[in-house]
Amino acid sequence: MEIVLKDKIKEAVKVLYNSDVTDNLIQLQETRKDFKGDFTLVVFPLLRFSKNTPEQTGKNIGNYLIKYFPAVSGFNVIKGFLNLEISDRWWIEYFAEMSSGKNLFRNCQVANPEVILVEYSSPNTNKPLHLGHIRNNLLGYSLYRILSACGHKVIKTNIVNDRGIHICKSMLAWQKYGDGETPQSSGIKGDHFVGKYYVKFEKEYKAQIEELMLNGQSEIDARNSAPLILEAREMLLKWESGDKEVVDLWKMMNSWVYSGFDGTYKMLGVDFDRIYYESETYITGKKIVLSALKENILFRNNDSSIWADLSSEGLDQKLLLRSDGTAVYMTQDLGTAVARFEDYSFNKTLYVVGNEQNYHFQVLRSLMKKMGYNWADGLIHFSYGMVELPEGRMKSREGTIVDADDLIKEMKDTAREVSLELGKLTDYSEEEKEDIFRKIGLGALKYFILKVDPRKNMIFNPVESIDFNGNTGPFIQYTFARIKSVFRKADQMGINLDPAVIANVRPGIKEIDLVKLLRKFTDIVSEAASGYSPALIANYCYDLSKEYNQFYHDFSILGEEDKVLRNFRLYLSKVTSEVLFSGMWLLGIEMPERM
RNA sequence: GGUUCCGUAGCUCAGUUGGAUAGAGCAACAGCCUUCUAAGCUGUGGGUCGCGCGUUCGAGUCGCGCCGGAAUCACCA
Repeated sequence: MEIVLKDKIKEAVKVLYNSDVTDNLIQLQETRKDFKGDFTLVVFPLLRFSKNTPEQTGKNIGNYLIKYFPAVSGFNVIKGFLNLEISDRWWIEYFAEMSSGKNLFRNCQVANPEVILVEYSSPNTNKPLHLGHIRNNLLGYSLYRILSACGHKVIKTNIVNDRGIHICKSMLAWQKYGDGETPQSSGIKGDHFVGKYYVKFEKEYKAQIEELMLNGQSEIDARNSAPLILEAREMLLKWESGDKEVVDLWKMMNSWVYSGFDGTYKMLGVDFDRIYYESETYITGKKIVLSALKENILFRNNDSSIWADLSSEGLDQKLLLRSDGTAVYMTQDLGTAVARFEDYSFNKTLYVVGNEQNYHFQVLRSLMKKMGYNWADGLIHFSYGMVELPEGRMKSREGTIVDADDLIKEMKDTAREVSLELGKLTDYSEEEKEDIFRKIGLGALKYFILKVDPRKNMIFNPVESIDFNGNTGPFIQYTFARIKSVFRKADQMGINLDPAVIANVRPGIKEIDLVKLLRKFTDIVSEAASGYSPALIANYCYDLSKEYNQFYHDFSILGEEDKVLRNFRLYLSKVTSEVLFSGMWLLGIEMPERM
């Protein structure tokens, strides 16, 4: 509609003022609620062509449109704003189209689909997932859905940091203190099990440091000479040299962790098409660095470590291989990027990684371009903010880490409590109820996180916990469940939707508000895709739910005597439920039919 | 100190490419369940959009300078 209207306005300016105007001067927007009309033209930019007052210019354009464009049924001018009214007939036709189509995303398709890799999650294998990872996973998965919905070919990928000294710490502690205990024998989830030994290591290590310091060593010396850290380093060297015993242990403990992660991923409803392991990509990375060294893109220091000089790009020098020849984080990421490009020849890779690594990705891109990988322009750091507690960052030392599994369980429990307190779902089986509680609990968690602008740091208050009232996931789910209930009832009463009746109705103004909002869905999805912003969709779903709830209270739907009007309202309900379902689907949030 | 990001109601957050009187929720108070699900709806109170200058018909939005906060600047990942 906007596009046609814009063209007509351009035509009007051409005829009335004999001027060709560019698109950006035709500023068309939705009319604010307090004014009469559907679309508003801002006439200020056009004054230089009309050489007239804003009011008169608006009037002239309005009159022209009424005369030559039947969809416009009326207009009014307030200051420099021309409010145009679109005829009921046009609304109705649009609306019928919307309710008839199965695929609500068909109008969001991009002109040039791309191959996009979304890298997200990226866990270390020595600790269970926490709240920060939840934000990461939800954002990554939602980006996948949004971009796919708009026609891109999206590959979900995960890079597992399965290599390094931190893994060796857990391994060593298990060897020393584990006493043959396994996740199976202890009944502890694998990732938590391994994490337990990582904590054990840190505790014993700390005790050794303190003892050494009592004997007069400086803290730095004590850190580097404690027996445990020496053993861990030795283990890492053994691992790198392929020592069978160490590698087998490493494989076993990693497999425990992976089975634990799988459980968490499954609860969150996320998955991956392709998993990369740093234990593999660091080798590729090393090769790349060595060949770039030969081409004199990099330089070797006196101690034989290898560096990149990025000072001409406004960045620092960056280490790429240690003096002992081992790889660092950047080396691995180089290798991973190249391996992925060979696998998929992507247009873009979206790295869903916290904003603490902004510098790292700046360096990665500059470095790769310096090395001649032109496609490195497509490496995009989707930088999201930290999840903080009211008193600041989560700190493992202070035990303020919010564990992912604990939080998910808590959300489910709260959903159960709230539901039982309200006396709902009494006629459902235990199994069905649990499934609904899961959907609601996770809906609350996911929405809570996704509604916030990804770039911003956000605050999570574990004491107040996540609400189920107001601007929340359950509110949107509730709206959906209620619409479903209306249709169940309609079915019992033998009321069916009749598309033929639609065309005869003159909708009331309140209902038009709902239609306007529904109409925006396509634009919102497109905008969310181009701006990588799930939050846009989340907030839209809330606005729509709120609007529908008002509608629900203001009007009788099934009780309406006028069959035509009833049919129309049922239609509005139908489309609302479909839009809500699709919108929340893009966020990875499930919708219960009842709650 | 350099770089990047953030500052909107008591709290948590929205606010389209600059547009009309800056919006929700939570918290507080007052109403609404014989009526399609009250996880809801209606109303009241709450703001120098961190501060200042600039750009223009118009700035929460763009530019510059301050103030405040965060992240980062490792032979950690």
